[in-house]
Amino acid sequence: MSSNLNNVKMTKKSRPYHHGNLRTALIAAAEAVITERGVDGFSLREAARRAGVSPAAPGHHFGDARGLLTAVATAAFTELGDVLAAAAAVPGDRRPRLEAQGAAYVGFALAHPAAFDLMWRRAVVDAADPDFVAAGRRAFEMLDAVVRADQPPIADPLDPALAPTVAAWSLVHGFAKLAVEDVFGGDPGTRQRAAAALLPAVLASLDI
Amino acid sequence: MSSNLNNVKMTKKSRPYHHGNLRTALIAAAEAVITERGVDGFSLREAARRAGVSPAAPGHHFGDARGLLTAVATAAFTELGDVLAAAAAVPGDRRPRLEAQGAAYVGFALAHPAAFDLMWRRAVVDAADPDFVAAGRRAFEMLDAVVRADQPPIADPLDPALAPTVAAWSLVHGFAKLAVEDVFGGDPGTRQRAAAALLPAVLASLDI
DNA sequence: TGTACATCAGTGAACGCGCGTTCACTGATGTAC
DNA sequence: TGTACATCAGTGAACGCGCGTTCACTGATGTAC
Repeated sequence: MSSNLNNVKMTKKSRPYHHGNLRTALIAAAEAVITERGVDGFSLREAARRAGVSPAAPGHHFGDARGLLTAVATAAFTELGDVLAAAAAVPGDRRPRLEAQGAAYVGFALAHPAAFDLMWRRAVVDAADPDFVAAGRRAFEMLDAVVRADQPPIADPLDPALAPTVAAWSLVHGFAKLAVEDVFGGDPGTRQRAAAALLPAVLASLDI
Repeated sequence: MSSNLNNVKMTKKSRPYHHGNLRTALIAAAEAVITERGVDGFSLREAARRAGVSPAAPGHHFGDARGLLTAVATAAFTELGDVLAAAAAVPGDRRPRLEAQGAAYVGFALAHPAAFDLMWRRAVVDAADPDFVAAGRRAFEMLDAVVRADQPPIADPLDPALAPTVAAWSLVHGFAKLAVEDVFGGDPGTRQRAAAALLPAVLASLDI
């Protein structure tokens, strides 16, 4: 008992001067802020508050607010790359993999609407950040490897040979954006189910 | 000469107490602000400044900042509806019309990137505003009339019978978003030309 | 093993900023009679 | 045609706000010897 009380006191007063994991904790806090308040509702101070740290602390890890949001967006691209990679490994040949990736892309957007929004907000994120660029490129390459059946990669995204990949990407991206932006209406739960139900028919119209 | 000077003085001092066209002028000023600074850089005060009016004046016409931005977005949807209607009247039958609409959709986005961004920013616009809803619905119906060859309209956007329209919309919307967000890289001029060059191949992969 | 010291990761108070909106007001317009 | 008055469209000063960032600082860590 008294040791319990001691523990409580310990944890209360023993908050160490050094956080130990602040970088990770701030990214998680920032994700929570944009999830609750949207990307427009984000503030560095609020993220610091949630991480239990002074408003100047994030500066040591991320430079400024843009740096923190860029790290969040990079993490999101990394996770998107992961789910696309998992979908690419689905049993069957090219077409079922393609459809699994489409479902994964839209599923990611619906599961993490705020992060999905942030990923494309060039005004708010440092789109030249090398980690950000690398994570984005990797996600694209996951898609491209399935669409173009492991032909050698092409650097210029506007190369005509990439048209099938761009078409697939545009289709799932547009569908995801419209679903996330609530254009199809309904509350989030039903929207998600309705989008999932409609997606196969939409993907079926893609002739690549 | 002296009458010229008089005129200058007149125009300087004769700014009438009542603007006469403030509503229209504020919408134009707001468009200019988001075009220069992006949607995130918008401020009501700046729009008022550009319209040459006190910061409280917009309130009389639009209620608040959201009201003004909603009016801008509504005007943009109306113009998008117009260009889609014009594309629907192109000579030939269904397929060339569909492709003309795709080009019109992407062309609109590239010509008015800030407005195109704003149209989908639910956090910033009053998506329940009746005029906004009506303008958006009309644009959708323009597309749907071509895709579904003038079959009777369907109210629920997630009705399976609408899958072809949703697919076409998703494809051009996704392509436009990616192009506007600069994902394809390059400076605005070359991007626009490159996107225009790639679009036909992308549209060709749509089997509806 | 101990000590000195550089470096790192944090504090918290303070700054200046531009913003949206409110407020009491005033000048112009248009309508009733 | 003239007058009174309600209504409308604007002014501009003031408010309070939360923000990002800076600043001088301090406590903890780790490394050299």
